[in-house]
Amino acid sequence: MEERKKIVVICGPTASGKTKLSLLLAKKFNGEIISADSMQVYKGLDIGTAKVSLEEQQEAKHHLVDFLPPSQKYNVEIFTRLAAEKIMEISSEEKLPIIAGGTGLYIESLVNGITFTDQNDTSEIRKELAEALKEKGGEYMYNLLESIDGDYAKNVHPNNTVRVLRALELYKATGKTMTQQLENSHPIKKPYDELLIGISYISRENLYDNINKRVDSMLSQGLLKEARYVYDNRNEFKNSAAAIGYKEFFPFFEQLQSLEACTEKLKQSSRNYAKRQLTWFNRMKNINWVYVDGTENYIEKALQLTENFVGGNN
RNA sequence: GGGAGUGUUCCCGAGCGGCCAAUGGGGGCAGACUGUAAAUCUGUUGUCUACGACUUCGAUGGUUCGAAUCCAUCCGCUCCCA
Repeated sequence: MEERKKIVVICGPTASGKTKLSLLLAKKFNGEIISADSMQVYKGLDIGTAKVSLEEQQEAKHHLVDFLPPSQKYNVEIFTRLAAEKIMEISSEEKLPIIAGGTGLYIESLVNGITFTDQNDTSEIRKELAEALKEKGGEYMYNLLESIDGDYAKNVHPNNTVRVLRALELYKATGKTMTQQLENSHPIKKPYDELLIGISYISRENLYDNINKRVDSMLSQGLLKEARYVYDNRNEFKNSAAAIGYKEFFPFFEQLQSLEACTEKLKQSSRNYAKRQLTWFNRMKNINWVYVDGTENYIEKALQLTENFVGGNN
């Protein structure tokens, strides 16, 4: 009987210090890092996504970072599949897989071993549904969902057309309702023996402060040039053009708003995003929270947690 | 110095005698989330010993049964003429 692989997961809001901590743990515990981030996968999008630098990548091996052209799709299904492979590889080399990232959906799906229903390319269906929405309105689409999957409809707000359409898309593409997907996606036994470490802040204000400062520093590193690149290719870069850090500058490129106004907007979006991430991670149980308080205590605590975890049985 | 305008709850901004603790947006806070997730969406937001009470709409004083809404004076800001 195969024993479950040990993995360490570092999660937390943007600008909380996940990269720094993951590098440290990787060095101390002979680990390799798997990024659980939906945007850092794209080549050429370095500054805005706060991707690990090449120097930092010298300190520890990184996976699922900087390997896709920005025009390519990336999603939970791809992530969980690739990440699971990487975990196997790393473990087989007697190394510790460290998952680090801020995309809650990706992390939770990976850790719980969620399986996604096979589906072919759904872009046509998605297009049709989008058109139907435009023509018949949100209420109509919501009623449609109610008729095929009332249970799921109850849990989705009618205004949330993205979720309504996806549920319809799943049904059209696979014949399965979202309710069925939700029921059948969990494995009998959880796939990993995991240690979840969440980075949070004693003071929300300090986190927001960090975010603001990081935006300024990104700008001085050349964020604008990168944003321009994304702007010029926005029709190709479907996913990445929606990333925080780029789309906020579009009004500037279109001469509709000042650079200052766009910069403020970016800081704002980043703060809002951080809050959403915290909401997600707060809901996940079993996260061991370490709190940044201006000292190095949180690092100590994270090291200790990991020490106990890897040192434990086996 | 003369003329026109303006001052609203954390911010912007409606309201122009009672239906106003005061539309809306932003922010804050809280929440949802199974193939777009750095996306998408929801709730809440004066105070309290809360189905009621209390204090708010630059300040003070009036008119009125009743004012954020009308009048007077004052203070601040904006614009125009000097």
